Amino acid sequence: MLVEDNPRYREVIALALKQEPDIQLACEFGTAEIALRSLKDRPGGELPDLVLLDLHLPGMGGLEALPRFLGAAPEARIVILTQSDHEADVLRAISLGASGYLLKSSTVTALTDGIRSVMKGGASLDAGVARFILNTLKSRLPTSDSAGLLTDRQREILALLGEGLLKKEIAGRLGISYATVDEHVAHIYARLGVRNAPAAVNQAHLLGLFPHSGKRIG
Amino acid sequence: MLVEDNPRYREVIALALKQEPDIQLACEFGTAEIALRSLKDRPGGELPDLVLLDLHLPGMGGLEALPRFLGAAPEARIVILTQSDHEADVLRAISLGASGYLLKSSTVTALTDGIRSVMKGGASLDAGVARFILNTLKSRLPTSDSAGLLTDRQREILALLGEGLLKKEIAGRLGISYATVDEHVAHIYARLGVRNAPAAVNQAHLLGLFPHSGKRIG
DNA sequence: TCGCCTACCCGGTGTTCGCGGGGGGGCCCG
DNA sequence: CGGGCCCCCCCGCGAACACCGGGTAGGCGA
Repeated sequence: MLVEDNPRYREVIALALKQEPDIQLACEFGTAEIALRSLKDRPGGELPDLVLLDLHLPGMGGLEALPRFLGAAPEARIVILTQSDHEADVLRAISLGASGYLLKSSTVTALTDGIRSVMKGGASLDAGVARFILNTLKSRLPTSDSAGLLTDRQREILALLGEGLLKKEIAGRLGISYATVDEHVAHIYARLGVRNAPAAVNQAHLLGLFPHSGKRIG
Repeated sequence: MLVEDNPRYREVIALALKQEPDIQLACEFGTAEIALRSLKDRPGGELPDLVLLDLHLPGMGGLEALPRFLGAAPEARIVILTQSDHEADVLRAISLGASGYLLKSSTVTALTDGIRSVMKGGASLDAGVARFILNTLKSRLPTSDSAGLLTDRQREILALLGEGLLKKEIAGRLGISYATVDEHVAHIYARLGVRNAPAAVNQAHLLGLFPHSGKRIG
């Protein structure tokens, strides 16, 4: 299924996909609303295996429509196909369960190869998007290179601070005095260039210093 | 530069790359140690633009060698080329700064296209690896659209709190009284289920309440 | 060996925070 | 019409916070 508002570009894609013997373009729509209605109007009918979804659509946007497509066709894979390479769009699409993120500037073979990869259980990403995702994930992994910014003790205390513990409680848990915790916190502020605890936690998140309960290696 | 211990596979790759006019295979090595020594033995010489690195090598492993390559040639991109699709290897390679992760089962065109993408500033991932990375990142991103959890005013105040502003300063900037800010902050705590500002900022990050700045990937 | 830096430990002081009260007006909705 | 939520304002108190001081131990280059 193809959802794309620009008729010219939609035709280009449709023609390209029809050239491929192993890819069958079942239907194409100009807005998400119409596409979704077509899914609900065939209760026992066939559902698409894959949806090529534009983000910038008239009416309901692609990001808004994404979970509705997944709700109407839970087995379908959603591949974003858009001009927008805004980071927020990429992240939202991923968190909403997209299986791919391709840019309209990419070649037709990249699109068809991406579709085949996704149908084989993989994912397909534009190279620039993949770079951004790698950087994002890297910054959120515990072994970030910014680990040397704070000492182990300071990270430990900062994490407890983020949990909502008072400095007094941190002192009790670590078996040191309140004044010592205070000292560590002051050093944390200096390192991060902030002046109070909320800003320190914020900065730590922006720098990827929090492993976020980073147990899951998958 | 190609680092691969299996002579047969190394030859296959070398032959394939030599077919490409825009890709120049400068040198190839069987172990990471020899490759690294060759980099250090030419202080004024040319450094490789890209290193194709196997993971399971005799002697020093690829993951151990990766940061050393980056240290010796900081401008180089590192692309992992291995059989192993173990998730821990993928994550470690990413956190160490790899620009790509390809599997030996992929096609030659996937390899050459990946090299070109990486040299254009992108990243290159095998489809299965990309799927895993998407799932990993998704699990670390805000799950629910918790936009309705806080009001606009509350999010605004929470953001300023994260900037490090005191409540008194927030009151001044918003043109409202300190008591009002205090009231908003108390509501924020109640909504997020926390009891102080650092925990609120932390929780907001975990829930993805802080909008990422609209930067682009290019 | 001497300084110098850093991490880590501690006590005291003035300011801010968290929370308990008390109000008011605007909006939608049953 | 009352009841719900949101936004706005005010007061006071005890506890927590940010920053000041000083002190010990270890690594490192001059």
